[in-house]
This record gives sequence, structure tokens and C-alpha cells, in this order.
Amino acid sequence: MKLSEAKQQFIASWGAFGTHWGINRTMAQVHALLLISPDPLTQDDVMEQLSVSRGNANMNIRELIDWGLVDRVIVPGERKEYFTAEKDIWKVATQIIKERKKRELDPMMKLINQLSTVEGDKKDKETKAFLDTINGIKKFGEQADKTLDTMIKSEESWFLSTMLKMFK
Amino acid sequence: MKLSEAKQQFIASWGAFGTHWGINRTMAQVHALLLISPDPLTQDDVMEQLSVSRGNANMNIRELIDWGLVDRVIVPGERKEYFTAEKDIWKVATQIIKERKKRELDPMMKLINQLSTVEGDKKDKETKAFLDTINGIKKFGEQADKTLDTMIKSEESWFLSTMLKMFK
DNA sequence: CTGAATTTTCAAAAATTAATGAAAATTTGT
DNA sequence: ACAAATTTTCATTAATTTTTGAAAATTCAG
Repeated sequence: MKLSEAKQQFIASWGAFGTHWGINRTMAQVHALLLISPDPLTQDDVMEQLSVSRGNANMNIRELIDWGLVDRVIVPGERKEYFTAEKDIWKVATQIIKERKKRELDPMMKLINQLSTVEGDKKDKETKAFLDTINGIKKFGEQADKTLDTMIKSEESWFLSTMLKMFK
Repeated sequence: MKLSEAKQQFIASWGAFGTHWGINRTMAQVHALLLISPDPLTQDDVMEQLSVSRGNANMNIRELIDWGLVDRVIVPGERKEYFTAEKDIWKVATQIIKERKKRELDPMMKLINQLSTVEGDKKDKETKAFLDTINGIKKFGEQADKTLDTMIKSEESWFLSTMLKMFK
């Protein structure tokens, strides 16, 4: 398989993959493109290589920056902004976990905690079933919360172990 | 907060939550409804309680059965089919992980393995960057694959122990 | 300060995804 | 085997999400 073909394949598949995870296709494609680019790219590079409009490229690049997956790079003597993606896939995973935890797990747990205060007779079948479900989710969420925090915090030690692996 | 209000809240939020995970709103709502129902429900119960059409209810119930999250229940002396959801949230999580692994991780790894055979000079910057990314994903995927298999096979306290192993 | 380069916004259009509901198919009791 | 009950299908419609591109805002060199 030729490189150009493999690149296209990777970008297309990463985009399709993203849609299964609530991420829009273009955003995932921009991320894929930056992941395999040795040097930072400009918005125009992204527009051209993915055949998307200026507005679309801009929105999705900013969204990736929000997610902490892409950084702006200043190139001395250049007016345009350049963008680059974090290449260490373990760091990418950590960052995604961190953001999704913040955006999804935390609000869900807040809601579950509210719902667990529902008034009603615990002898009532409907009430009991509701509370059993809510409390099950609560316990699960608390465990997930702790575990994910541990994972997120241990980031630095992964970096170290990754570096060690690199040199042997 | 009253039970009826809490139920509505839970169903609506679970539905919204689902959309962040590539699951359609109605499917997540049907799941939520069955999770908090002490007894099995019929398609008509689902249609009525969620105000959705027959076709929609039918499609989403079947999809949940495909995912292994909902079962048909035979009620003796009744013509209609009844449906019930697995209530143990740890089992629910395991089942979802199992299915997503099969539907998403496995195909992605197949693609990555193909792409890692790309021809080209490893001295070329573009080729090197591509292969570095692909190989990084490959290693990550292999580790994730093992870890998820362990999680699927083991009971209860898998979450913390396996996750910690993954990152050390 | 000026104006050209660049980035950002956002209303409208396009594309995608989900829902409806009637018809077709299937199941089951008699 | 019949027919009523129930489930499933799927073409059409509706809702949602994404993309476009031109205008507005911003940045920055001279």
C-alpha cells in the first residue's frame, strides 16, 4: 500500500470511528491529519487536504484545542497560525478521558445525587426499583470517578515510563 | 422531588447522555425506562410512556436486545411480548464494553494492522510520522484489547485493579 | 494609524439521522 | 385453516446536525 493511500484510509476511518463516539466526522479527521503530519499545519493546509470550508476547518480546529488535543504553534517570521497535535497516544487517551469525565460523568453524577433524594415509600415497588437503579449507578459512578482520577493523575509517570521504553 | 418527576428527569437525561456516546436518544430512553421498571413492559407500554411511534419503539427495543441489554420475557397466558432490562449496572457496563470492543476496537485494529504494512522509506519524514502514529495506536490498542478482555471475564472489582495495571 | 492578511462568526443551505405510521408479515388461539 | 392480535418493515416525513461562505472582527507590519 502506498503512503498517500494509507493516509487517506487512516483519515477516513478515524473520522468514521469518531462518529461512534459522539465526535463529528470532520473534527476526528482534522485530528487524524495532524496526528500523521510531521510538521505543524495551517488552517489552509487543513482546508485543502480535507476539502472542507474555512469555517468548518476553523470551528473544528478550535474544538480540538478546547479538548486539549491540538496546540497553536508560533512559527517565527510567519503571519499565519500553525497547529500541531499531541503525538503520544497515551497522552491523547488521558486527555480525552479527562475531558469526557468533566463533561459527562461529573454532570451525570450530580443529577444522580439529586435523584437519589426522591421522596416516597421504600416499600412501594416503583419507588424501590427506581432507587435501586439510581443507587447502583451512583456506586458505579463513584468507583469510575476514583479510578479515572487515578489514571489521570498518573500521567506524569506514564510519560516517564514511555521515555524509558523509548531508550531501550 | 416526586417519583414521577424524578423518573421523567432520569429518562430525559439518560437519553441526552446517550447522544454523547453515539447512541440514539430514544434507544437510551427505552433503556432508562426499562431500568427503572420493576416489572417487564410491553411495546405498547414503551410507546405510551415515551410518546413514540410503534415503529420507533420496535426498532429500538430490538436494537437493545442486539446489544444484550434487554431480554424478551414470556408471560404465561399473555399474547404480547414483554421486555426487561438487566438491572445490575456492572453487568450492563461489561456488556456495553464487550459489544463496543467487538464493533469498534476489533475492526479498528484490523485496519491499523493493514496500514502498518505501508511501503516506503523509513527515512522519509512523512513516512516515519505516519508509521510512528500507526504503531503508537497499535500498541495502545493491543494493551486496551488485553485489558478489556480481562475486564469482561472478571467479576465485580475488575475496574480499579485492571485499570491500574494498565497504567503501570 | 492604515490597510492587507488572517481569523472568527453565523445565517442559510445541505447532509445526515431519526421518527412516523400504514401496510405487510408473522404468530397464535380456536 | 382461519382470522384476530401482534410484530416488523420501510418509504416518506421530520428533526437534528454539519457545512458553507461571505461578512465582520481582529491582528499586525510598516
